[in-house]
Amino acid sequence: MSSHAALSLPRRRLASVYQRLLATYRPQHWWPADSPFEVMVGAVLTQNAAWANVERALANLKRHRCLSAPGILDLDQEQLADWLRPSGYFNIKAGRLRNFCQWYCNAGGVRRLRRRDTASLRYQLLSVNGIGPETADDILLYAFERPVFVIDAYTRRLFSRLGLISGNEGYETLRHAFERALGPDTKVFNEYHALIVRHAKDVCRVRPLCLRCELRRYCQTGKLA
DNA sequence: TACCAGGAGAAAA
DNA sequence: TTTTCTCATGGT
Repeated sequence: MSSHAALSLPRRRLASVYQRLLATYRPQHWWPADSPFEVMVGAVLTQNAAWANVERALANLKRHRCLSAPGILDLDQEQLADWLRPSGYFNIKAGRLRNFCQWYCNAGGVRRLRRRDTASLRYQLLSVNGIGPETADDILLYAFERPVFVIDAYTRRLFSRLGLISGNEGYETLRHAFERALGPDTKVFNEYHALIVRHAKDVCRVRPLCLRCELRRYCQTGKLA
């Protein structure tokens, strides 16, 4: 029995927002990576960091042919941190990435991990120091293609401004609410989260107030763009 | 100069 | 149990 508070979200409204985002931005083809393992590394590095800076850190690992769990574990912490520097919090992230790679190797790699059910995989990911709910769900959705809805700051902001949530709900409360409302659809979860991020970047990076204006327009006219 | 970006964990209250 | 603090670079 889960302990999260129940929250009901309007299925049709969520579907409508999704369709409007999709019509505006087209499919995003997430996650931008060449392999499931690169997705996982990117998920750790993108914690509180701009993706462009994460790409630089990933490029450093690729350039030195170290974008693999054994490759990362073979590096000393100082070298790894130096290559992760562009993504910020490099000392913290070097430790987190090593923790994750240790777990990944112990678990037998992606093929063995794929055999596990989603709940146990999520539980194990969360047991790794440095993997929190959002990072775990990024990995489950984009690396393992499991129907898990990722809740991030953009999701909270968008749906609180649309008046569907307060924005202060717990992570699990929101995740379960979105999953119940949308149904267990990996493809939709993948695209929905990517579109939310795309929308937030598109509007907020240019001018923060635009998002509010646009959502007000959405509430009045039903049109996002 | 100040703020933000695809958070998480430890410490303090 | 909840809130606050810390980690840090790079772009706007």
